[in-house]
Amino acid sequence: MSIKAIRGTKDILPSEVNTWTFIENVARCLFCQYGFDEIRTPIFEKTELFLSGIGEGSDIVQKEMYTFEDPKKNRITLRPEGTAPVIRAFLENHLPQMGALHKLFYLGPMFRYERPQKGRMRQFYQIGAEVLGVKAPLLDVDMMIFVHHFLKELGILNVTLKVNTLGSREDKIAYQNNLKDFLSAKKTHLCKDCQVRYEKNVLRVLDCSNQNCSSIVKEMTPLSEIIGPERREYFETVCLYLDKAGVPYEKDLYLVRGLDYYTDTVFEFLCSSLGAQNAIAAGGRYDNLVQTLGGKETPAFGFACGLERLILSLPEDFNLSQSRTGVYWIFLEDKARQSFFSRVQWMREKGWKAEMSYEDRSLKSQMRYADKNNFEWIFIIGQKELEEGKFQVKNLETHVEMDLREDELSHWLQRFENKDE
RNA sequence: GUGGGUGUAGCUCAGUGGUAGAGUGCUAGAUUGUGGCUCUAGUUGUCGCGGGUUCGAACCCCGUCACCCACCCCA
Repeated sequence: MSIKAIRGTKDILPSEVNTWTFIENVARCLFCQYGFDEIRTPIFEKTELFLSGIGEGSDIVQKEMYTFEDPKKNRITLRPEGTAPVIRAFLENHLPQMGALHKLFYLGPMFRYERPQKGRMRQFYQIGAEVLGVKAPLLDVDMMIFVHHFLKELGILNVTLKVNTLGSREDKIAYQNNLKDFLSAKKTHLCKDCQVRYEKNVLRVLDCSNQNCSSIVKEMTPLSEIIGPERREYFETVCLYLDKAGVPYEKDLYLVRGLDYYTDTVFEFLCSSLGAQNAIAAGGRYDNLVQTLGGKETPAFGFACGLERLILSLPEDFNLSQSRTGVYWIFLEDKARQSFFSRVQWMREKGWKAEMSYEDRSLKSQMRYADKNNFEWIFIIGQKELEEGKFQVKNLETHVEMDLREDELSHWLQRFENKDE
């Protein structure tokens, strides 16, 4: 096979797809409990949406976007994240006029041109949510409670929640300038990467893993301590609610997020079993983005979880138990097939899972197939049964065998109907 | 974009210059009509690709591609 899947993409095979749908179903179910509605946006958008939405200085825009021209020369980008498209859809479809509070969730593939590694793909899947129209500490906390609940539901327990506040946009800009002034004298002592960060995005120097850099940065008062009293109080209330909710967390005064639009509360759930890409879910408040994208000033809070990373973090013993269901019809000769294949369809229309042997193969191999595919029952029809006008029925779980006349079939189905739901 | 590791059967891997291997899977059989466990047999190869060295290369050398891990960044 010479044509292979594109670097950083992968097939989700039948053997793993159950895990995916399981996680998706848990998410949908919880979102419903928390009062969220689903929104689906296109997977590509005009490039400019992401330029103004994510910020031109961000790494995503600088080097990670799949951008191309369509035949009419429009600049198009495969969505690298879900927030900007959701806001675009929110504004374009006049949702602000439909009420003050909007709780939306989405689920689907995102695209970033990065070097693949553990927990990082070029096409990857996110489950995310955005709440528009509310600025309240309790909402911020409710979103973290949601993620905490979601992870717990999936059995992912070895997680750490880190929270911080970035203050208002003005606080952030003022602090960026302070930081630049502060670092300008010590610039030569910073690592090579940080010297680039100094020019491009100073805030990122804060969470540099280089020890030298972090010790330099620690001499400077953290952003969260110089922001206005109103914002500080807001953040303290967030922490208070987290305490009361019993959600364990750590304040990380140097936590900075990579997307430019965040203000005030930001958070990250880290998972210890993930490797280097250990952020399993992250998000925060972005009170200026709606306005940036042409709407009225609207407070907003959002987060996203990486589905591949959720799957990597699933407990070792995670196992979707599949119970046996349905009937596999084994026809041992063509005459049996001709007489009874329509009965298979008849069962399906009554809501049963039913399959049949399409061609003559040994009984043994057909039973293996039925067993491997988790059927609960097999019906065997061969020469003997045709002559005697009945089927042989076997339960693959209990090994019980019995005979069944065709006129008893309806009654038999009724008896076991509930088992197949 | 940078660094390290790995490419051999469908899968997991052994094999360091002399005939291409194991386990697992798959197929069939072990009372010619009864699954899982066991046993037996069969089955699959461009040894990533291209070049070079050699009487001879899966193995050594050069190049290249892919995958994995890490840096960067992010979910």
